[in-house]
Amino acid sequence: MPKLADHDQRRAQITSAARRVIARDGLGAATFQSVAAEAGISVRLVQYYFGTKQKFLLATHRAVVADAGARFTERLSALGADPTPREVVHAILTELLPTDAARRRDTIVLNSFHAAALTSPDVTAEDTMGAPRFLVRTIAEQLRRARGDAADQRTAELDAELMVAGTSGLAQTLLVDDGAEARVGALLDRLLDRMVEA
Amino acid sequence: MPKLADHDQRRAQITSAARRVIARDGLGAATFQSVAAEAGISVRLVQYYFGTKQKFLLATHRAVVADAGARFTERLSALGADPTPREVVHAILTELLPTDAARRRDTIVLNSFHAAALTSPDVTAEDTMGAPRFLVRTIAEQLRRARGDAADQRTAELDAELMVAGTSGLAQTLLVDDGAEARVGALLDRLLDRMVEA
DNA sequence: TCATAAGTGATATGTTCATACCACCAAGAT
DNA sequence: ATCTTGGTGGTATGAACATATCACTTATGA
Repeated sequence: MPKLADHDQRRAQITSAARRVIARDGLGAATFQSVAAEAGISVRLVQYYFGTKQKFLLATHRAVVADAGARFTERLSALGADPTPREVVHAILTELLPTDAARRRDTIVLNSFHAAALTSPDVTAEDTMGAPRFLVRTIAEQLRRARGDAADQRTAELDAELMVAGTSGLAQTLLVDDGAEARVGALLDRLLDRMVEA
Repeated sequence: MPKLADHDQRRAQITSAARRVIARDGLGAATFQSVAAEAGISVRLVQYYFGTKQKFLLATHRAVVADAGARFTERLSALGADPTPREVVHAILTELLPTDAARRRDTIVLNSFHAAALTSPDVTAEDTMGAPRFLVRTIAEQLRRARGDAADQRTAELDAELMVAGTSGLAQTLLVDDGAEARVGALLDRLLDRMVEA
């Protein structure tokens, strides 16, 4: 067969352009035309690689989730041997926060998809809740490790869910409130102080 | 001058239709045409009362915020005389949660606007952060009341911000995860247990 | 070498939308 | 009574969009 063109690389190039457009101008501004212009290619190419717009947007969403997942595993493996429960939880929660430009972009993009999923059956609850549920389980496990045998299973799970919810809420604040950046370190420390021990 | 037609009532009728459309089909589905159809009036009327689409959407946003504010004051005044700090904070936080159909609709609508505001300069940070900041201040005040003179001002403020962020995060979960409704009572109680006392 | 199909471009089509424009009605003022 | 203006409806216009179609190019395999 003819030609070469690495499909995966092409698709990544296009979804990256889409992510920039969505983060800058919103999900509604992500049209075939705007994304093609951002990527420096023709409209036809975007269609060629993704077909319909719905499939294209879903692929973009998956790309963001995959990147976030990769960052998580990298972050956790960088913790070194024998991390304390608090170190593990701290690593997980800070990874949820938009602390640099790339993470900020991805947070905005995921936020846009999350809002869109509420009013469209194209995205299932598993798409939006799968990752959070995994995080809650992981954190609950660390809490039980920190609290020892006296720990109540159910309570650890509730606390973990509260911590993820709180950090997600902080992420929203960081997106809007410029002054929040200075507070976020103290806020996270305080949350860990209150929550990690029994 | 001729005719009567209560403008405020008409505007409320139209923004109510817009809120239903946005909650059901998303912000992008809120067009002059869809809103006019939902309200049972002509497209021309929506234009007549609101002018451009931007002004129309801003008016819809303001209507949601005004309703939420009214619910807050009503809820707080229904607490009776001499409520405990925990009662006050509990009332504020439960009011943030989508616990019935109307609140769920408004939560989705506010969420849509919040996401849109991130990528458009039409909505200022004050529009989205004004209310949360007021809630944080109010809760911090209650925390100081609960903790007595030993309370650290700064810490109470941090804790209040964490509580609002956590509850907002829980609200997001409730919108997506059907099973969360059964947990939310225990989650809020646990959050108050952990946070209200020093 | 040349036929084939992947890859790429330009453009057409039909729809939906925001907004503008034109016409009409109804009621209060004169 | 009729003029005048707020209120209402229908429709036109031009832009943006998703999608489809036609045409061209190029590398590979026979």
